[in-house]
Amino acid sequence: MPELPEVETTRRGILPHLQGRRITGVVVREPRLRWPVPEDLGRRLLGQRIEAVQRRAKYLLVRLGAGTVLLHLGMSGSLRVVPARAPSQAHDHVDIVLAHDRALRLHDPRRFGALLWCGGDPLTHPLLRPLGPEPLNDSFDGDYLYARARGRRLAVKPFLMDSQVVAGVGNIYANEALFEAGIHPGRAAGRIARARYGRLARCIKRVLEAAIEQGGTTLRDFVREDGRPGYFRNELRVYARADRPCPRCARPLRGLVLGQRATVFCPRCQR
DNA sequence: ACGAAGCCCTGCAAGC
DNA sequence: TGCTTGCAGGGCTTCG
Repeated sequence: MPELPEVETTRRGILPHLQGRRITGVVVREPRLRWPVPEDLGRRLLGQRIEAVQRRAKYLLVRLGAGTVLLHLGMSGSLRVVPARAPSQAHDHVDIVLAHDRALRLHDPRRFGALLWCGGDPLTHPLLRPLGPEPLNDSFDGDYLYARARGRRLAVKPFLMDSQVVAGVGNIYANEALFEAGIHPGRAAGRIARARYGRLARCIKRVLEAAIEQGGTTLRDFVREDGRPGYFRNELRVYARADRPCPRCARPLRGLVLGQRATVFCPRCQR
């Protein structure tokens, strides 16, 4: 399930294949994604040159002269760069064909992903405007989290996963960062001291950066632009490890559901 | 404003 | 073995 590190890994992987290339074709095999793929996508993209590929939260922004393609991978989506006429597999929903006979191919079995067109400033798009700061930016720190948590009774884990609080932290990395910071995922967000938020912010940054370095986490669907998986799965300390020994104290990790998401933590190390 | 629940969808695992 | 059922999961949307 692509979170920020997987999307950033994808961005870095596809960038050299896309930058400066002209779009020569668009193939939509299945328009029914999270929202329908725009019917006039081909007309808008044809002949456009790709100026940049950026990321905001878990969205990829493919910048063209006339506007921006917004891409979201949902939870099972992946992007690959393939030969332009490579036969399509099941769930290969959209191809953006490029001038050098390659295609950017969106594959998404569960179709929770999205491909949208934005003619204006994408950062003011309704999906992007409400997003909180990027966790890897300097503006994101413990003081910011502490300030946002004032008066909140919500558990800290769903608080972290709220994209309006901080953008791009999903279930895997929220579990990992809270373990690293020694904070119980069920603790009310407003009942955590400023200094502990400082530590948590640093742990979030460290976990995300380490995951990007490993090419992200592959649990089932995620692959990079060339089909390779990410290797951060080997580094996961608590996620999907309920009942197995805590890597720090060796007592069994405990699983529970918090905000309708699988949560794993160590009752001894996380308070 | 806040928090909780619903919904979209498919693959997989468990149960019969 | 083959079918049915249940569930996970990001995040927008709706409800209370």
